[in-house]
Amino acid sequence: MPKKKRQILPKEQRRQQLIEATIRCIARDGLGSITMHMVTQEAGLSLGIANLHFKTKDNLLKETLRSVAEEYHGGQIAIMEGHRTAGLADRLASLLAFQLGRGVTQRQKMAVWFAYYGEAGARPVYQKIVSASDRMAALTLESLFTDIIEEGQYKDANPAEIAMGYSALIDGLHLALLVTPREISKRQAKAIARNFLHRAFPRHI
Amino acid sequence: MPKKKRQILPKEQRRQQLIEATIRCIARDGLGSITMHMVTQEAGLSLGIANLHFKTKDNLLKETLRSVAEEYHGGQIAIMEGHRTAGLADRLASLLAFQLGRGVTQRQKMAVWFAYYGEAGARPVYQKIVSASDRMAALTLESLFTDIIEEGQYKDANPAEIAMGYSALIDGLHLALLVTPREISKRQAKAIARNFLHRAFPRHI
DNA sequence: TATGGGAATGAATGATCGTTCATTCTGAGT
DNA sequence: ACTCAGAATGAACGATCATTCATTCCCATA
Repeated sequence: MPKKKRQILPKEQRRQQLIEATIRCIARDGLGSITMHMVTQEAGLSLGIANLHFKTKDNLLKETLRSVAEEYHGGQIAIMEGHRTAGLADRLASLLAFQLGRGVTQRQKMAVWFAYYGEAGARPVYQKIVSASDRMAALTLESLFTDIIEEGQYKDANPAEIAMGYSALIDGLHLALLVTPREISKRQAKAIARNFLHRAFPRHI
Repeated sequence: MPKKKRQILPKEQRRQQLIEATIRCIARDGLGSITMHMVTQEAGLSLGIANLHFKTKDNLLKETLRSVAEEYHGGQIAIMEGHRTAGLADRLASLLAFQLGRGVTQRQKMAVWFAYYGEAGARPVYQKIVSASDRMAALTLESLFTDIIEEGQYKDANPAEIAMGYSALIDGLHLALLVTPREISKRQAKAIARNFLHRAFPRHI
């Protein structure tokens, strides 16, 4: 076994390295049984390093959640706002592909996501971190649906309600993929979500 | 302060008492930071009692999950199978009322539910406990939908897919009610679920 | 009323884990 | 080549917590 050599790297890189190790540890062992020893070992670093870059374990966990939340909601918002050139139907399809695509439905990401949701009821800090980006994503989704309803002349369609329903459905599908992967495939999950959108906006998807 | 008197009670009653205390503690402090001291104190009993009735903390947590899962899925199955006399439309409405009604949407119950889901990715034992009753409930739901599809002559409707979608939607709504209660009311959640069912079975609800 | 089986107690134990900080080591700047 | 600011290390400490078990106490039974 080659002895690993100590290396000095910029702060930002070490922070990212530790956050990624934390994600892997949460996915493998759960948020409840994670230890600093695990995380730093997973990162290939020493115990004390965590104290250097994040003051406490609690802080490391908060920053990890923030990172995952921003990645998810950021990706979502980018699709909805970024491709202003693309048509509404295309944006809808891209959104669905993103939310149930390779990047997001990795066990690792979903496990982290729900590990935090599980503690959110008891830890307002987690709620706060998520709700910041969550609210923004919800508003963007609502605005996309508003445009679609106008373009498609869908009568009696309430964009806020459809957006809440759609978001809930996606969350529920992620949960099913995480907890009972043998009962549902990604293909089925996509079909179900597409069906929901099709019933709401039949002329767009 | 009146000194509490030691009392001897049947095993089953103590077990229930401890499980209920565990549920309250999980809802208040989270599955991650629960201690035996908390639970036994919440139950108004002594530390050692937990070892007497459940061998270990781990076992107490497993039994608590089993209890919550059975209460939820059991209630669901009772509605779908119990009222064989009632019409299909009534059963559908009862199911919805139960799943988003007072009993189930208490913060306490939902918090426990998602606390375990959060750890399920890393703890196969939890998955196993839930999937036992979950699978049964899913099959019963599917069979109800099959009957409704036949009665309503809904063409091209896949009962298994609609059942998975509906279950996911309900889970997602519970999650939203737990994590962002300010963004969604129980009334809205019911409307969203009802809408989903209405689009699938317009002549039944 | 007397008594034994076993339910209930909680101080003590040992293990685990977060955090600290004296020390070592690196590499950019001179 | 030399230097030193500060990045990185990990042994040690103290706090927390699950678990144990010797002891106390209740109450059904006789």
